[in-house]
Amino acid sequence: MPDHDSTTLLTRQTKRRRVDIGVKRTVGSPIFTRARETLFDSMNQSHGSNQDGDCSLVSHGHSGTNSDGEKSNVLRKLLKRANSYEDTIMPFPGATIISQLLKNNIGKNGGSDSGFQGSGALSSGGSEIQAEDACSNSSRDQDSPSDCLSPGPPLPPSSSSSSFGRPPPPSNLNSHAPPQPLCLSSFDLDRLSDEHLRAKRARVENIIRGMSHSPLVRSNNSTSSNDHRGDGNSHNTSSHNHIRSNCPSSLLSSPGSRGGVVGVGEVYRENKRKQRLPQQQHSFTQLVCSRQEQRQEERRQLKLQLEDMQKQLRQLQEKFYQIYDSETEEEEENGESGEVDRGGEREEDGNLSEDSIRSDGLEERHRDRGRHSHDELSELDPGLFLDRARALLREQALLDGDIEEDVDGREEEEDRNGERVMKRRGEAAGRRGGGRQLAETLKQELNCAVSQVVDTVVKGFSSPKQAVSHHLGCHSNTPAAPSSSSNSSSSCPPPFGPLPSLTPDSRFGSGALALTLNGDGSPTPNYHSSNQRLHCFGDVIVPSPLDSFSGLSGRLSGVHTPNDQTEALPLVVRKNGGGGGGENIHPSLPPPPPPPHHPSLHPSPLTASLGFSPPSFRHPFPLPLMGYPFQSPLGSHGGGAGYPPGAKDHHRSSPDSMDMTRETVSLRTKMAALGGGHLSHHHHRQSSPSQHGPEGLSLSLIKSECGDLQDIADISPYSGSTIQEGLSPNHLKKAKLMFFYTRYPSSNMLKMYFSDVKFNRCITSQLIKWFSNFREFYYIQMEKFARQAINEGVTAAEELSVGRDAELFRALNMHYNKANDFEVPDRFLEVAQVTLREFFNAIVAGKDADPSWKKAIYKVICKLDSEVPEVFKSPNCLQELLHD
DNA sequence: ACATGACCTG
DNA sequence: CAGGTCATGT
Repeated sequence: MPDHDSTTLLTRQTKRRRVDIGVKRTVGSPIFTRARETLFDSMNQSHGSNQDGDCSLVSHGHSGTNSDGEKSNVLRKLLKRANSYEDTIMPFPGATIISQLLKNNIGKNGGSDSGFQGSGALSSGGSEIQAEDACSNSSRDQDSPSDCLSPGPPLPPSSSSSSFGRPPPPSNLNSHAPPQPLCLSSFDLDRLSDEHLRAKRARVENIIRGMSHSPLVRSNNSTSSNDHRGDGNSHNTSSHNHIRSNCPSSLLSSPGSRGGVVGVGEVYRENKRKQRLPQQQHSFTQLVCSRQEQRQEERRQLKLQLEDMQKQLRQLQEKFYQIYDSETEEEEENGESGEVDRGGEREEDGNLSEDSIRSDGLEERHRDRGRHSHDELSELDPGLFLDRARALLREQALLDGDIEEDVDGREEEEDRNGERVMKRRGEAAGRRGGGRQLAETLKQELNCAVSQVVDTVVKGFSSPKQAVSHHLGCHSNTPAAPSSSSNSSSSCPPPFGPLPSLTPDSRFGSGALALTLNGDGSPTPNYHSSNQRLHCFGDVIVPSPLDSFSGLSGRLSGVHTPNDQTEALPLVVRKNGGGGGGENIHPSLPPPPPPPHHPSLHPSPLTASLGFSPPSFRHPFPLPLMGYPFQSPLGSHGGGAGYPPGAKDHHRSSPDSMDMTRETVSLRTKMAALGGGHLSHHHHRQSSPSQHGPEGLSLSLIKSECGDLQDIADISPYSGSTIQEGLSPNHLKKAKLMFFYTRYPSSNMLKMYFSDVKFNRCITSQLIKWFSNFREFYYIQMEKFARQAINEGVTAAEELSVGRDAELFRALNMHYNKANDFEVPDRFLEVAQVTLREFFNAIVAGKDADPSWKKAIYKVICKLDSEVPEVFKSPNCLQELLHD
């Protein structure tokens, strides 16, 4: 050996002693190795991984969508649909309801309501188009361009951005940015009121915005959005684009106003198209037929629902009417004059264009007649509904808040909106100070009603959604009939419905070591989230793609293990047999539930009930895909597969999402996410969850299918994308969490639990490498703490215990569960304690003199692996896990 | 040959 | 955490 400094020498020597589990690595020539006598170096802290390094920027900053967003989205779709596709539905209930409501309000308020056009965010597809045009066209407005593009209006008062944490979506901006404070009578007064107004507006805007962000949108484009978000602004912009992209109807015609953005939009479209093509190829005539049928049914149901809701709304409206009617009339007279004054000013806002375009006609009418009856509903465009609704909300907000002060402020707003008429309302409101409470009450009621309606619609929709093809859903989809028979799942399990909750406890048995792992018990982990998001993609009617998928895949893998290994996978097998069955050396640790690995062998009814569908079911055509659960766009969502765009909610929240810096990975992931959705859907559909054929047959099929799947993935860029080709930060995180259960996962296991990844040698080895690194850190810590304990005078291993507050545990938790958003299973603590004691004993016994002294410990530890909860088989598991 | 894990290094 | 090397097992 060359003489290097002693340190290096030591390390080298140390190196020699290989300690493989189960196999004694010849420690090179004993001569060399023996140098290692003092293993202190083994402690090399150098290894201390600095995992901290992981900090990637991938912020999936998708608008945190909330249920509201979804609802709104659905509503939008419905409305849109009314226009474009299914004309048959023309008298769309929803539309009428809203329109009526709005009209009524308008009328009450003085019929000047036309002014509201709120922000494009809400705008329905149709309106958006107009909005776009407006932006581009609104040459007259100096501000208009800025409105479209930039969040903040140039003018000082334009604190719009300030009022909101982030800049509102372009369209919204318009409304916000009061380009110029109205220089009406009292300038100062205006300013004061202005602030209040802004605050209120901000609130309203937020609400609207929230509504505007629909999960679907996210899911669709989320991936791409991430990619695009280069600039800080992109956040809003991207969301906006998404919306547009979703609605084919809205041609992204935003030529002038948003330079770069436009390009982005186009990109999205392209992606969409690409995605579609493959789907279409796969589409089956059957599906088409069933789809249509479903649509009709869906329509009916929706209609019914809407009607109900309509009734409710009407009642509310009635109240509203009664209350304000008298006032409004009076106000109108007064207001009229005011309106005229401001007429010119309204242009200031870019929004004007939008509103003016679509609503002008209506508004004018309203103005003329003052407030009118709701009769005109028919005239309203569906696109307007949302705007109107928004306006209504805003109005209400205003009312409830500072009716008094706002008179001026309102005027401003109205002007911005381009509706002078609105003024009246403001005035009226001002007068009504007394009625404030009433207004509040009404507001609340209305909100509730609206939300209810939305919910109802969503619910109705949700089921259909699954069935609905991506195209349909996005574009003109007819609502898939909720009942649609085709999807057993679709109709019944409301996606939103309560999931079989896997509470952390259930998942990971807290108390008993042995039991903990059985967590599988929770049958179908909640895939709901994934489902919800996914439907958008699915072209075909897909009930719940991921759920079944993920669940199935896991099981399948277990069952078909041999089969599954198509290409590279087969590599690792070692662990299965040994680990699972292994007799536990340590009595203290009950043997982990062995069942997992070969579930297929013992297909129990239970499994079926749980939702495992035998592979056989799925394999109808798209089978190949089935092998891999596609990562939901969300995915990684947290999840799962890369946080795919969709899931973004979590992503943001979870610190880890940012971990990976490698863009390549993330990009790939994203790409995958985009493509991924549809295929999975296809499968799903076919696989009826409940029914099951003979499993035996399926095995071979599955195997072949898996192979096909991979092939397909390779071949078709888009379809292939469904399965991620790379590992995302989420996967890493997931792997770390899995480490709490298994220190020595087999390649098969990895394949099962990372079913959303397209496995190949690289991936497999990378995953294995990850775990290898995890182990490395784990053992280093163990040795370190064991020695530390010895140094501290601990004499008996029994004195060592690893609790959640132990230094050792904290170190480990910090490494594998940095965010500490995962409840580490007790089992892990047990294992850690055993490990620590093993090290302690070994060191105390002087075994560390043996180069391969760790080998024995490894052997022991590798048998302590426990089954990883089923939840981890879900591509979205991260989200699900972390949510809890 | 291939696959895997430990160990080391950057 | 990725790469590389080494040793080992199949």
